[in-house]
Amino acid sequence: MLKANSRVSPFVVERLTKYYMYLRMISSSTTGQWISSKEIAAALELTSSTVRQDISYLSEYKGISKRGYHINDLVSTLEAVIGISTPCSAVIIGAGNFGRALLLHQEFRKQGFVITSIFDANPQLIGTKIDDYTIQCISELSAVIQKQAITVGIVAVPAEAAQDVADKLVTAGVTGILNLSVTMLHVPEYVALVNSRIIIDLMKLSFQITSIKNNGNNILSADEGRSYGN
Amino acid sequence: MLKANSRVSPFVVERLTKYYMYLRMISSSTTGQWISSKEIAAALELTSSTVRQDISYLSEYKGISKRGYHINDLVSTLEAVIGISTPCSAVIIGAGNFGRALLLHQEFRKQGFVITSIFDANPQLIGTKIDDYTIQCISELSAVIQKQAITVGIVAVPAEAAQDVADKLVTAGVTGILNLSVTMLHVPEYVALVNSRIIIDLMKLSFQITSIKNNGNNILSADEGRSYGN
DNA sequence: AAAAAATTGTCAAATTCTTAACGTATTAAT
DNA sequence: ATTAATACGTTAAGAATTTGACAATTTTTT
Repeated sequence: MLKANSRVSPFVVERLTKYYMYLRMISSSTTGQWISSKEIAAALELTSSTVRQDISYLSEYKGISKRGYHINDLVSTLEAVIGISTPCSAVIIGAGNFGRALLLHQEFRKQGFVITSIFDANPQLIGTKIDDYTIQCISELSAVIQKQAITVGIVAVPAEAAQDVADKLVTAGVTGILNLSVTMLHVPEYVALVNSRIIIDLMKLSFQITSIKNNGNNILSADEGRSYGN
Repeated sequence: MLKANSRVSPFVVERLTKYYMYLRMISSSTTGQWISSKEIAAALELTSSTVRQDISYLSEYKGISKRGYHINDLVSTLEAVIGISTPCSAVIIGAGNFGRALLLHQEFRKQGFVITSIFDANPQLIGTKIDDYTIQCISELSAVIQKQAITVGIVAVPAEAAQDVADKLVTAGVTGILNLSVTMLHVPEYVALVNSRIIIDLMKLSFQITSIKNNGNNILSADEGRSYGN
């Protein structure tokens, strides 16, 4: 999949997922079979050099001189590397507005994430339904994870409860956690953790707006598609 | 606010917002008035050196030897730098599950973001209510932004429509955009843009899980609180 | 068939980010 | 009052990431 004994930096991973999203998007609108590093770079505001080097981490895939990369082949390779091809079962903990929204988010299914259950601690919510899902009590979390071999837990509870939920998830045996709470979660090395916190993002936005207002220009290098040399 | 002619990297901004969140959290539970760079570092999985250097960007604030940083003062300084102190008016475009969830998300208000309206293009939704908000037609977006001097647009529409919405927002005069759609948005330099895409995060998670499965260990350096030298 | 053009993969230089180290300052202890 | 301990701010070294450059390769053109 990936080149042997290569440690991939989170930057590369982030960009590889973006290449995947972008390629999937353009592959539906038939613009042709091939794409060059230059074109990808232009679309995602990167340098072609970065794109080529990132793709070179994929040992199985090679581009072709003078043509570029075969879009569908590259998509398949990325799918395998990212692990999208094998559907992934997940549960949501926290049936607040956020948890509910995620539960109903169509994009999850499209990306191969199957959400099987939603849990909450509030007795008043337990037993009520959201769409086809019945909100379950958090005390059943471990049992459900083990019985159904759930691999991912999506933590959408208030900050105070988040670490406790994460501990339960780890003990029950999930291999990955998506943290949506405004806390730092501590998990063992062998569990994948991604923090996705919209509040932090809002603050970053606020910061940028403030600095644009004060300085007349954006004090930051661009948030994404960072290019250092200019 | 910030040291003169200092260009702050996005890494620093990200961490400053985390310091803010963390300090606000601990300031409620009264553990004392002071905190050291070492303590902050331990909580957020960083080195104390990084913490000190980040805080040194704040020209107005100085720590005190042998004590550390005064929690409340540091919070106030960060608040001013990030721009939290001046409440910020925002609109949400897209009344799907995601847009609705954000509209009802309490944390937004706590952080000083006031959401005034929600828009959608679907005629069936227009006029219906969510909580106290009536979903408005996207054709009124510009007028509302200008009349109410809205500064932030939160884009929660499908990928196809996202750039179009962003263009409308820019023309109408917002100074910042939070992009929740799965697209790369292009905006002028003078508009702040932060991408917050849960689907990308899910993919990163999937990638990590896959690499842990294949390699027996996490092929990635940690997602956050990255420490290079080990 | 040869020359020109385009594009990849790779290496190393340039750039940026992180961290250790150290001088300085403040508090506490003897 | 002196010494010890703690913790900041800053500098520079070390580590990681990005990017430019170029050889190699394939396609297109003459």
